[in-house]
Amino acid sequence: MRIGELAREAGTTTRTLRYYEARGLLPARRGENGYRRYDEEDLRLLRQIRLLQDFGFELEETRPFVDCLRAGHPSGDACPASLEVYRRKLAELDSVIGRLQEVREQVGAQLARAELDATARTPPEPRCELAQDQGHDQEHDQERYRVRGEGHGGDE
Amino acid sequence: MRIGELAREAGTTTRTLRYYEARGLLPARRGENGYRRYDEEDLRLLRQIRLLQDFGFELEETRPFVDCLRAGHPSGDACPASLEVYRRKLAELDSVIGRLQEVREQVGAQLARAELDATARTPPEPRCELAQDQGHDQEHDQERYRVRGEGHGGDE
DNA sequence: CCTGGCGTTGACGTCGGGGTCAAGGTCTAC
DNA sequence: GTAGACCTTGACCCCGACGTCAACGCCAGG
Repeated sequence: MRIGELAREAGTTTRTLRYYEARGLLPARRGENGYRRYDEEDLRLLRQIRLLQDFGFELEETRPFVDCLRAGHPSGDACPASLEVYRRKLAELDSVIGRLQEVREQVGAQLARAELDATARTPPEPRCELAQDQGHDQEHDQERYRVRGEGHGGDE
Repeated sequence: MRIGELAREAGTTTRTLRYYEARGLLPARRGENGYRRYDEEDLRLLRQIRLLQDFGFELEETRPFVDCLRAGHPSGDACPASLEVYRRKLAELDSVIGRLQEVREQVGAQLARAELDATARTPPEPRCELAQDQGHDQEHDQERYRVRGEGHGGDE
């Protein structure tokens, strides 16, 4: 199997596969013409990677699972290192979800207060046309989400 | 007030203030020597920005609040545009939290299953020393969090 | 006068996960 | 023998919110 076929098979792109190879995550054998050659085993490894990526794991975090499969285990999470990653990820998820819920409450409270203030200043008359429609596309905000921890710079 | 003092006052850095100015978010008057000069009003605007940033708002999302304050309103969320941002953010938070909770459940289920498999393969004897401690630092994973939406590329 | 601590602009680096060329080699079918 | 579908490497581009230089100006104290 060559790179294009593997990419199609796994629902990803050739660029991505070369990227994984550059990271040492999914190295490929080469044919006589220099083309990358993959087999079914590689497809399994790749599927494992994509599954974890879809969960939001970083690439490096998928490495123990890939190593585990390559070591001959039937599933990528049969090794202790993989379980460790699961546990760390769970803790991280709990932490992040918790923080987001706090933020959600705070923002919700701000909104409620601000709306109250607004109706308080706008007596009975329903005549508030201060701001016009800015023409936002509503489908767009599905991009990425960040939570501010600390910056990643050197010393602070 | 000069840039260093304002930064200290608001708990941020001069680089950040110059960045905000470059984005047109917090422009500064200049003294005769070319130094930026700020007043108490700027400090208020800056505090508003930082508050929202701490909530995870993107810089552009703070603009309506800043404009609102600058328009003379007592609080940055007194304007309809700000309320809109609050509402969009709430919806976004709910969506993200929901997805993260789904992921959390899936990962939790995977972990539980994998742990079961492991104890099943390790009969009564507690002798499993396959993988050694890799020496991870545990304080480290507080960096950023991502949720995979779709890539931002052109067409798909 | 010199040092040190402020300030200035501009440019490049960071992080992750790739997208998107460009210039060429290989293979297959017609 | 040639089109066109595949493959190769290398290089630059993207996003957001800054960090981190470099190379200089301004100003106060000793």
